Amino acid sequence: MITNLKNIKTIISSKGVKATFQRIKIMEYLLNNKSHPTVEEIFIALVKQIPTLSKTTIYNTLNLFVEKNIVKTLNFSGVETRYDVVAKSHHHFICKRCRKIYDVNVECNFLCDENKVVNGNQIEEVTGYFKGICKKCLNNDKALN
Amino acid sequence: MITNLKNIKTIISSKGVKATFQRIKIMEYLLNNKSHPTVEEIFIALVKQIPTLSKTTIYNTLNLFVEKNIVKTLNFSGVETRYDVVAKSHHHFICKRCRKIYDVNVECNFLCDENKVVNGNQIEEVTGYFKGICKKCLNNDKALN
DNA sequence: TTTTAAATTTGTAATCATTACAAAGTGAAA
DNA sequence: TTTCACTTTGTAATGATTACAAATTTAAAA
Ligand SMILES: [Mn+2]
Ligand SMILES: [Mn+2]
Ligand SMILES: [Zn+2]
Ligand SMILES: [Zn+2]
Repeated sequence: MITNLKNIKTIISSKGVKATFQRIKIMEYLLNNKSHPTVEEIFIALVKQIPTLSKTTIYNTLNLFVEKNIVKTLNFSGVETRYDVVAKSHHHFICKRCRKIYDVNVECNFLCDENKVVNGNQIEEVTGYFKGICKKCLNNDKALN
Repeated sequence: MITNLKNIKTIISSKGVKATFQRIKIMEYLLNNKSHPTVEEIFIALVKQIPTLSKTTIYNTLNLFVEKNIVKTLNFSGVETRYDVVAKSHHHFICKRCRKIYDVNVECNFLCDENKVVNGNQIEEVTGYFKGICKKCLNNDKALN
């Protein structure tokens, strides 16, 4: 996926959102940092380039993107919300040790329940939250033995 | 499942937690109200019986229960945390209209990844979050047509 | 039973993510 | 240029959760 200016503008404006400078920069950050960043992380990164940037703008923009189905939110622990550009449906793994969040691309058969009716309830969206210890932390454990 | 006093005490103390009056009442509430209540809801219900009850005690108790693996938390939207007594592994459906949370008991094959290693990451716990419109709200829609 | 120490509960203050709101800025149409 | 809608910004407010210390309860020791 090439995240050049033209593509970013297209992603934003195709959903009927005006591609302003701040919105482009926020989307660019999300596309280049698939680490499911928080508002704080996005702010710290972008305020270096845009010293006048307001954190409120990031909240406004992300809320707008969510509303327009351009990004999705992740809520792991009840602390900061994390953001993910809408893409191929996938799930998430959080490491209990280092708190890093990884994409999980294993096929889950409940995915096929999206847009279906189960128990009379119409399902529009399914997200799997996996918790455990990540590869890197497991290896660190081994190194200590 | 019979939620008499003896059973409640057993649930709590079998995990090495002292079964105090407040803890018993909180656990009793969770067992009798499988609606995934918030701290606020638990407080409003219990303060009628226990006028001296502090909201901090509910936070303390639930955090302890989570730590001891007696209850699990649900974080749907980044607002209030919701609580669920640990039981047979199941998933959750939230209605975008009425915000009610339902248990989802359909078998999901990613469930079998619990306690397995996927992509080098050790998975200990999996929760599925389903979003959509619930049966009741769908029926309300029909009634309006 | 009294004494004592540890655990628990409580109330209040602090923290922190997020939202509300109004003022200032921007840009395009009239 | 004037106007108007939209966007951005800064600050104040909100609300869930935690920190902390005082008060209370519990259980063991004497
Ligand atoms: Mn992702
Ligand atoms: Mn449940
Ligand atoms: Zn890790
Ligand atoms: Zn509903």
